[in-house]
Amino acid sequence: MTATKTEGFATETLELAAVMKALGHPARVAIMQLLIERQACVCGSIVDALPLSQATVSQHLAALKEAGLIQGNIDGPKVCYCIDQTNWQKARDMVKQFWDTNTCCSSPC
Amino acid sequence: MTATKTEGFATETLELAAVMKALGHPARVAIMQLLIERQACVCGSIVDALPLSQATVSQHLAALKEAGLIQGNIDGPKVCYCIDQTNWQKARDMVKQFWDTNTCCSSPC
DNA sequence: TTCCTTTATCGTATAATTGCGATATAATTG
DNA sequence: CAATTATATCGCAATTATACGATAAAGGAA
Repeated sequence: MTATKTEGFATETLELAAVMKALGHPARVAIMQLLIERQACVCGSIVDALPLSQATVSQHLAALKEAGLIQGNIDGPKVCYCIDQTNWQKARDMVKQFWDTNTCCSSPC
Repeated sequence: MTATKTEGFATETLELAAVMKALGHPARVAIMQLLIERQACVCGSIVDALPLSQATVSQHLAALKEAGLIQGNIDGPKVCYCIDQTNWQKARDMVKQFWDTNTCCSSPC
């Protein structure tokens, strides 16, 4: 111990948790909001938009890339980031199903 | 340092990240899935359904409660948990807006 | 080539998370 | 009251996350 235990959980559960975890930090949410708004964005502009150092932003970008939510394309000395549409829609579907499978309305306890 | 920096982020960003973080663990996703399916559930049943110890499950329940996503009602010696409908719908709306404000379709990088 | 710009990675310090046994707390039962 | 059941909390160890300065790597410009 003590890393997160994964045995005994459904694949669907693990995948959803992984997406949520990747988005469970203000910097990473802000990066996604920026990429949604601007479609694509060079790393330096992302750094400028966040209240964190270049090194820290680079780490968060790596985390989002590792989770498959964004892509980075090298453009000369710069790197242009954008949303990975395929995985982003996949995540959207998972999240949608999670919230829409609804208990609906009553608070039974 | 080094706790998460919160200054310089929009309230909306912080709130969304907080929800995502609360759901960023397989056990907590599994608990929510269980509560969605069964409407309400006694703590002991949740413990039985997860591959974790009673102490650990209790911690995860406390985290979800702290995030406002669930409520616990004392029922004799037992505690009955259910989803906090108000905050759950609020979270749903935030998430919906996040994913639906869409870049749509093209991968520009 | 040398210098500058841009980004990633390294090293490190600190904090938070995860997990569980042990124990405390509270209600119920006999 | 004593014993049992059900949860929460404590204490601890191990792991992971966060943040940033310093440095490396890679490309473009002079």
